[in-house]
Amino acid sequence: MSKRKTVLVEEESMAAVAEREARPPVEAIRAAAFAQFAERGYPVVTVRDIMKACGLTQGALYNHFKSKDELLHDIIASTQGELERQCQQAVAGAGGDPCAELAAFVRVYVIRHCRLRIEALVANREIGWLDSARVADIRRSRRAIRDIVVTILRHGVEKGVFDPPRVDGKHDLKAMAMALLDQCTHVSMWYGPGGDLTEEQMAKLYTGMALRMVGAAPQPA
Amino acid sequence: MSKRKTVLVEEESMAAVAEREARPPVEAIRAAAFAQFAERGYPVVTVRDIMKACGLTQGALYNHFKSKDELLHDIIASTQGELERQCQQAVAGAGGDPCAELAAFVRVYVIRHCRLRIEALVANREIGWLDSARVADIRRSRRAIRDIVVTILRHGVEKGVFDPPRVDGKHDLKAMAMALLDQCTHVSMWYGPGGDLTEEQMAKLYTGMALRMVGAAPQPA
DNA sequence: AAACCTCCTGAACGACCGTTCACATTGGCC
DNA sequence: GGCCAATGTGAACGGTCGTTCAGGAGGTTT
Repeated sequence: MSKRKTVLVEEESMAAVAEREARPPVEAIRAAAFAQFAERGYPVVTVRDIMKACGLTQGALYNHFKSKDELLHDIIASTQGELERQCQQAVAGAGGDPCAELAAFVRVYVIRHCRLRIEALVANREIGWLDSARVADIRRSRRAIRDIVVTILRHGVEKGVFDPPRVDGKHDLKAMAMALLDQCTHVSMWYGPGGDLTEEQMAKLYTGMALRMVGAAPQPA
Repeated sequence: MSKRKTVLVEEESMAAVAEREARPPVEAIRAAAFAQFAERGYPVVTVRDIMKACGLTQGALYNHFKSKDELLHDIIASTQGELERQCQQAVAGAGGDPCAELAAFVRVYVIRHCRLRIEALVANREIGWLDSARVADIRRSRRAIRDIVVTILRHGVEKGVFDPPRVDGKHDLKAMAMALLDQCTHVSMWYGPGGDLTEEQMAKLYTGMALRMVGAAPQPA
């Protein structure tokens, strides 16, 4: 039977077999599902597709996950959780200076979204397919990240280090935080390692833009 | 028969009937499809759903569109085309000064993405479902818009009006244009008219951020 | 050796998909 | 009146979907 399979399944059998033997099937399934969701989108990837990609049949999925939906949530939640953790850590390590905090945040956030752009793309694009119960904790984590940025901005303004644009005499730090996060997040939609800039250069560029956006004193570049 | 329908179909029949009688069915279909794609996403909205929403049955779709795919393309392409036209027009009317051009561009782009956020959301989120032949002209239009921004930035730098951040001594105007467009585009993902800012205030805020990003001389706010 | 547990198989289920088609129904035009 | 083109109907087609389940294979415990 396994002989028949190694004959019939052609181009991806090496990878599939390697994956199955290197790690427990739960992780092989996660990895295969992730790759296919990224490439083709959750609703058009079938359970059969996912399982075939890791050398199993449809039914085996349900030994490891309750449903296709839970599988997607599992993938997104783990990415999101680590993103939040990394953001907190970056800011905490910056020593309280708003400029340093903002720079550290943007740097970590951009580099992560360059390096793990596929993960970010899936998390952002496929989240809408989760049922409302499962989507709640993801949204909470996103709000938490946004609030980290808002806090940095507010401290900066209070200390007089930042001087962000006003509309009708007032700031809107929440909207600015959204704008900043939007531009950093969507790096994952177009950045490619073969392009003009390295991850490091992307981080520098985006840090520079962020500091200018908030009206920080010019940094030595 | 029509009597039976007005009795059976309950909560949306008023809207459906109003739409069917106010405009030709092609437009009613377009509108219904658009609304459902926006709310639930192209692949899970069925032809039956769309046609029921405008008081017809599945088969009637194919009197007006060749396929579900063509219907989606029709919706996205018309939005995209008008966006491109509006952007060109805004820049052309700014009189050649890079600051004014950038401000006019961002203003038009942001206000449009606040006001027609659902259209933008559909165009951005669902484009991936189009087959490759139909997606080509949409991508072309997006590149054209990006190049408008790149051109503004280049002129500004050449004239010494802009001083954007450098990485390793060099600009990357394409990456900056992407960052700027990303942040403006994704306003459509979170802006709501009930929020803290009006469209006009959003435009001011984003114009301010854009001018700072590129290192333009501070404007009187 | 027998019992047991974990994991996988692959047929089967009921539902729904996009699309087609033979057949009304309508309204203008000769 | 008869004719035609446009448009809608709803059954039907071939296919695929997520999920279930009876059964088999292999390893560990008793």
